[in-house]
This record gives sequence, C-alpha cells and structure tokens, in this order.
Amino acid sequence: MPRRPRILDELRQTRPFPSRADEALVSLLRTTDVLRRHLGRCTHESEVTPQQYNVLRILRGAGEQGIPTLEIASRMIEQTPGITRLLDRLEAKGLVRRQRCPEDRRQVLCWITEPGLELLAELEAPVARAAKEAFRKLSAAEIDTLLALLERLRSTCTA
Amino acid sequence: MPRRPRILDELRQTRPFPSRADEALVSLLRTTDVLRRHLGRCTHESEVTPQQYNVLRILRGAGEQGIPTLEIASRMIEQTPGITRLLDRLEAKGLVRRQRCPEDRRQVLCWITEPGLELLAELEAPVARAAKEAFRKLSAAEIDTLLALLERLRSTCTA
DNA sequence: TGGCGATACTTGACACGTCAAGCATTGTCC
DNA sequence: GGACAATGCTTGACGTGTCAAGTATCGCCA
Repeated sequence: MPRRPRILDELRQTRPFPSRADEALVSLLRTTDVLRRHLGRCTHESEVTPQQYNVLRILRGAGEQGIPTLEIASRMIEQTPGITRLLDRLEAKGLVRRQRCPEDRRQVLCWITEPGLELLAELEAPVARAAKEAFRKLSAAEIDTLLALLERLRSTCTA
Repeated sequence: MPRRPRILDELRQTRPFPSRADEALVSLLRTTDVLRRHLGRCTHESEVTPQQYNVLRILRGAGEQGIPTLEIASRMIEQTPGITRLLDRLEAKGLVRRQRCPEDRRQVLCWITEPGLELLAELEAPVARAAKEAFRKLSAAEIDTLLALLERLRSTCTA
C-alpha cells in the first residue's frame, strides 16, 4: 500500500502526483525555497540579501587583484543577469569598490572594501550555524548521497 | 584521496567547502536554480511565469466553488507574499476571475476561466516532458531516496 | 449592542529576476 | 589599417520577492 507523500499535505493537495519525477521536482523547489528563507534570515541581520552576500564572498575569494563584473556573474550560485545593479547597490553601501580596467577598458574591476570584509566576518558564524542546523538530521553518508544525486541531476540540464 | 566536487569547477572556486553541509546547501541552491530555468522555458512559451502557472494549477484543482486569495498563497510551492498582484496580472490576462465572497466579505474568491484551462491543457505535455527529462538519469529507487532525504531536510526547517 | 482583537486582504516602497536593446572597446581578417 | 564581429558591460521596462503599514470585515465577549 503506497504511502501518502507528506508534501501533498504541505501544499494541501488532494490528488497524488502523476509521476515520481513530478513529485521530486516539486519537493526540490519547495525544499530549496524553505532553505533560502532560512539563510535569508541570517543575512538580513546585516542588511544584505543572499545575492549580495554571495557577491561579497566571491570578491573576498578574488583577493587583491579584483575581478571583472561578468566573471562575478559566472561564479554566482544562482544565475544573476542583474549583476550590474547588484554591484551598484553594494557600492552605494560602501561594501564594494569598482574601477575601469586600464588594460581592457571594456571591463570593470571590482574589489571588496574593508567594511565589506567586516560584514562577511560578522556573518561567517551565523551562516555556518544555519547550514549545519538545516542538515542536522542527515548523516554524513546521507549528505554524500544527496550530493551525488544532485550532481547527476544538474548534469542532465546543463549538458 | 578525496575527490574534488564538480560544483567547485562550476562556480570556479579554488578553495574546498568548509563542510559537507555547506557544499550540500550550495549544490541544492544551484541545482534548483537550473531546474527552475528549465521549467521557466516551458511556461514562457505560453506567456506565463512559473508562479502564475502554479496559481492556475491550484485554481483548476479547486474547481467550481473557487478558492480565497490567501488559501492560494498557502498552497504555492514557493512562498509568495505578492499573491494579490500576481492575481491582478492573471485577471488582466483573462485567465482568472475574482469576486468578493458574499458570506464573508473580507475574502475574495478566485476561479480559473475557460482560457486559463486551455492554457493549462497546452502546457500539460511540455511540463511533464521537462520533468521527466530532468530526472532521466536517476532510477526510480534513486528518486525515492532523493524524496526521502528532501522530506527530512524540510522537516528540520519548518518545525 | 458596541467595542476590540483577529482575519483577509491591499497598497507602497524598494530589491531582485529577466529579457532585449544599446554603447564603448577590442580583436580579427582582409 | 579599416571594416566588422565579438566582448563586456549598461540601461530600460516589466514581473516578482519582501517587508511594513493600512483598510474593511468578522467574531466574540462584556
């Protein structure tokens, strides 16, 4: 006798899913939405959005030599066509510095500022705690399983 | 010797993740972003967004007696505070009909229209195909595993 | 039956997502 | 070395996400 999936109750649906793939899709979307909110509450404390936080981390990783605008976009976890305006807002807050590249004047190089680094330092512990907490019911082996499945899933879409 | 996770290459990162939980979080966000785009391309053909599509499906499920605005919001896959304006746009397109509830004049009941049903019928096959295609590299058993892991993941955040 | 909290939205303001068009600058090929 | 495509953004327009404050209506309880 088939078990009634809990996600049907969460979304108050009466009819079952037409296929397991449909169910998995909905479940993925739902789960990630919950996680995003969970993370958003962390970054909200420091008045930045998750996207802005992602940019700052990329800039910190890039270090002294800076990094051009579109290179940031390509490293974002979630695709972000509005990268220019995202950087505009970060620059307005004084968390980012920008300058046209002298070697190739088409590019605009970006750096994180000292206040930006401080903000990242503040958020380090809360974000790590949130991630750990979200996954606390999964064992190390289960997380590995999840990672392998997700990687395979992505490979069919990006290919 | 530890394998280098592919997601590090996808995001062009040099440093490894501080923990498996961090890696899983990033992988989930990334994977779902890819899937959302994949689905978005389907619904885009019919000039609706994935959120609007979700609303229409909820309305179809509700049937003849209609369903109040906030009840729709609570059934959305992804939480949607802007439900009112979403319905405004669907109404403007003639896909949705709204009327203040006579029994409780605080509520606004919503129905899907005939053109709305036709649009859903059009999208049925492409969406099902996209879902099936996204998961084609996973076996039935693997999808079940994924579903179980996601459900456990959600239970820690919503509780 | 009148007042008061709860409910069900609605509106405003601003950040972000998404697509298309536009504008320098650079590399390439004749 | 001059045209022309490619690159690297930038801008505009509109839909959505998110939070807070406002409005109308209802239920309840003195």
